[in-house]
Amino acid sequence: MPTDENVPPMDVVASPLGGPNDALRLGPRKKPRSMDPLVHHGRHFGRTIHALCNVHALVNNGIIRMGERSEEPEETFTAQEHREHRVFLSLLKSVPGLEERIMTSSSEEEVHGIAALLQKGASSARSDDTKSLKSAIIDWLVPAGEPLIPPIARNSKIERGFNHEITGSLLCPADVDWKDDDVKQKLRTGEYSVSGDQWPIFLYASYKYDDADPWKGLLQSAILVKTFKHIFTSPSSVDREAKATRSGNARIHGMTNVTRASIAYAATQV
DNA sequence: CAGTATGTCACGAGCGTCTG
DNA sequence: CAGACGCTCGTGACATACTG
Repeated sequence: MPTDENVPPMDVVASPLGGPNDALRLGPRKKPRSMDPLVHHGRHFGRTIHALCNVHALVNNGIIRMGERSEEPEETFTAQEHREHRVFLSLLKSVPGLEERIMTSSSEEEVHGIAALLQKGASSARSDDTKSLKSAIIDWLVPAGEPLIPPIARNSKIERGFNHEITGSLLCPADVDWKDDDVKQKLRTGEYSVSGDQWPIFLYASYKYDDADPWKGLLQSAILVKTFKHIFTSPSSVDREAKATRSGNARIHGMTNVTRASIAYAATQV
């Protein structure tokens, strides 16, 4: 999947002259706006590393694993703990100066404050993306030029999901048939609840699922790619040459490649 | 309390106009 | 013609109120 080819190196974002902690320094910036750098990094963390995350718990547990539990042998950690620790390390890596600041912070409150700012960033980025995509995605439900029947209001979500013929067919798990009225009815009432290991059909290229080859076309659908571009390059880059005057998210955060979590994030937003 | 809806703001590239 | 200037527009971020 292509990302912005002209992404500049990281130092465009972090102050090139400042020390490692520069990006984390609080207090007034050029213009006194209340945008803490940690919130900024939290936004990118949520989009590319771990979206639905309790940052406070993540940081606390991470500190414990790096501190008092650092002598314990590998096997004492559960698979879940290993996974959580990988996320924690990715977080430290993606926020310049964070590791030093966390490890040297003296009080519980200070760590709590850091986590809260990161959490705020991740949450508000998710909310901003949801809001922005809510309207944009309507244009991607059917091929350009075709009418959407029945039409969907751009500012409402009540008539979407399984309630709508088109969105319902896209959300329908790949291994069941949306055209089956019984299936459709049960999905709508909730009698048939979709489990986490059932991929919706909108993730597949051309919305075609091959029973014999479940990987075929997975995560290659037009709607997923459009959503990814909407979030990471810019809304205007989705179906034309980006003519935006402001940098998109990928550039702002020095993102040069797609991550697994970022694909999952885009899919979740769809 | 977390998520959502809606409006507002700062930023910065593009572009036309003015000035010398 | 170069450079200054100011306006527009697309964008990401933020503030506030609302909702269940």
